[in-house]
Amino acid sequence: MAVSRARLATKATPEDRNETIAPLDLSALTSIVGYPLRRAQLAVFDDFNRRFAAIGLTPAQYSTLAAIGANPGRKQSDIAAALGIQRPNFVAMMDELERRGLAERLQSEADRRSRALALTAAGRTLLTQARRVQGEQEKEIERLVGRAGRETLVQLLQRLAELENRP
Amino acid sequence: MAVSRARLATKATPEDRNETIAPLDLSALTSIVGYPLRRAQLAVFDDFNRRFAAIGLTPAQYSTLAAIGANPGRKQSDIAAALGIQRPNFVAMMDELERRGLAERLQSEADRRSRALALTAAGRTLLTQARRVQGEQEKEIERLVGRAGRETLVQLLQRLAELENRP
DNA sequence: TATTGTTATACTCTATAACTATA
DNA sequence: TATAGTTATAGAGTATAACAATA
Repeated sequence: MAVSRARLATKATPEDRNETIAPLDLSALTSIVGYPLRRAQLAVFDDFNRRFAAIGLTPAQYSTLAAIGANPGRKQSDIAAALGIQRPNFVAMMDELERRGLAERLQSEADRRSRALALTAAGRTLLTQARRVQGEQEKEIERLVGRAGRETLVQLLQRLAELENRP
Repeated sequence: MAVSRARLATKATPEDRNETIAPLDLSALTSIVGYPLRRAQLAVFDDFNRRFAAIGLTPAQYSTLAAIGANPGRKQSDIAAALGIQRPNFVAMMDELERRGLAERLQSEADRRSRALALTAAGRTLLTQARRVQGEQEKEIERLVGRAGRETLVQLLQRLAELENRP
């Protein structure tokens, strides 16, 4: 019943031919923060994308929905700035969320130039669902680094992000 | 002598007019790993780019030089794979490093299809210099998260990167 | 037949300048 | 004169298909 992994593989790998693939020495890179930071970020985002493929949300879309949900009525440029997204690039983001009926740009009474962002009922429902999916990723991360490790990680990363304020 | 910061600014900010800018609530995002991970990665790479502007190396170029330097004679596709770079995209990378006289593609005796990569003398010199610049970034990171914090961070990030092996 | 390096290409992200309507 | 949203656009980075040379 069970088929060997080698037989399932479409191509013969060096391992299949009993050839040794000498691993590269990347110790000069893995010991500094930047390299594993980038690799970890890519891995977590890839994992996120796999988990959110069915629900159809990118990391940027998830963070946008979460930001609007927690700060309804704030103007578009404030949400964009808080997320570190350039205003011009945030237009297409909102176009898409609005097209899908998840968020809306309301008329601001105070200043007719600006748009007050808010989630629709569908957007709030999807955000609730998305939080559950995200929670599963967080649990998987806890399995990898431990409960305390996850919290330490968040703290250290938040402090690292302060580098951006030091030009 | 000293000019006030407000006078140096080109544009009047809300602070200049004593307007309060209510900060957004992003606690739902900052408490999960993915968000600060991405922000920290961007901050560290931006800092890297500022430090390496004079020397003219991107993070990807630095990691490529380091990988070739520690593994001379390895074929192009092995170096690319180890760095997580697609083979087609690595061609332009090597073209540029070769054009600048930092690395070279040598004829492999064993297999005439493959190219054995190596650093030139100039490449080794630049890599030595680059390591010093990178070391300064690492010290700045230690100032932010502490000596033990930096090491903990590297360990946690390396374990996080294992997510990539779990489809 | 499979692998190595390569070309071509497309798609996503990101950054900047400039327009419009409002203030 | 400045700001909010927008348009247009250009540059990275990344992913895939296909080809020639070689195994």
